[in-house]
Amino acid sequence: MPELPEVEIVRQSLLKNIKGKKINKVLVKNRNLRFKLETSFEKKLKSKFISNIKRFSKYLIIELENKNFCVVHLGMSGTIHIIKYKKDNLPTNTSFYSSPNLPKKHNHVEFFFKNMKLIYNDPRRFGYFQFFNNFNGLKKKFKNFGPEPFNKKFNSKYLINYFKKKDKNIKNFLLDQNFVSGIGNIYASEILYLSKINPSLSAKYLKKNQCKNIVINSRKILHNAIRKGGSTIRDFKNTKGKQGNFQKEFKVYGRYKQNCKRPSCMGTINKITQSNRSTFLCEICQK
DNA sequence: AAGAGGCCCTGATAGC
DNA sequence: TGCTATCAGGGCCTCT
Repeated sequence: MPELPEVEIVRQSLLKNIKGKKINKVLVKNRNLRFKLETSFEKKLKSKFISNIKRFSKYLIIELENKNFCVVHLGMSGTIHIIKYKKDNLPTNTSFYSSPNLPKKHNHVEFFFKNMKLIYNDPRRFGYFQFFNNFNGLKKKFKNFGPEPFNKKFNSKYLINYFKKKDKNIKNFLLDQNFVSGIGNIYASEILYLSKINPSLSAKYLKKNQCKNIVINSRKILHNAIRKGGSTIRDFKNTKGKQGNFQKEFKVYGRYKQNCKRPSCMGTINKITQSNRSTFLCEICQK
């Protein structure tokens, strides 16, 4: 579900809410996430202060005191919710990603703080938590990951070099986390649409200019998504409880059989399958 | 060794 | 109404 921008938005929200707070207690209701949660997990986090919340790619990194780290991956359906307690009132509910109200089912992990609790909900359980007691462990986890699109290393030279002698379509490269980190199935389609590149094109045939466009448009799209997500999150908090999901407006993703959004184009959006995942494109614009 | 596909899991929706 | 099939935004693992 969540790609880099969505995880970044969760990070920003967590930063405001739980940075500097002490985890009084951890309650695991279901250990069977993507990777089984170790039985010592609760003990390792209990009584720890949260010093910072960072992010790499689609992963949240909760920094704890003494160089301890808790990595959270939301998988496809993971959401994080904060319940704030008010002394004289009912708890108020703040949800950080995609669901306006706290779901009743699949609340697998809870962190308790003084005046609030954090809840990890994940129906499909593709997400997971991972604890590291030093920085090296964390570094090792991400050592094979490609640069994020925002990274200077992600430039046209890098792309051209990487694509040499590789026979894989460009869409699958954008999903390949070893090549670039943080892009998922939605933004891959969006980036290629904006770049006017056909997703099925074997990457080795990309011209320098096309590589440049991919770099520029990856950054543009992810930045925009973060900006928009940020503002809807604020709206959502203000409207509490009201249906205030992310208003995601995609140019191609999910727009099968609808008109191409380019004013000059008479094309219709098509949906194809690449490595068992759907790709949306305009075959007129994306040659 | 690169690349394709299966699979982990639940829920929503479509079609009969 | 209830069944079955299909699909979903991730990524690890296996096989060729």
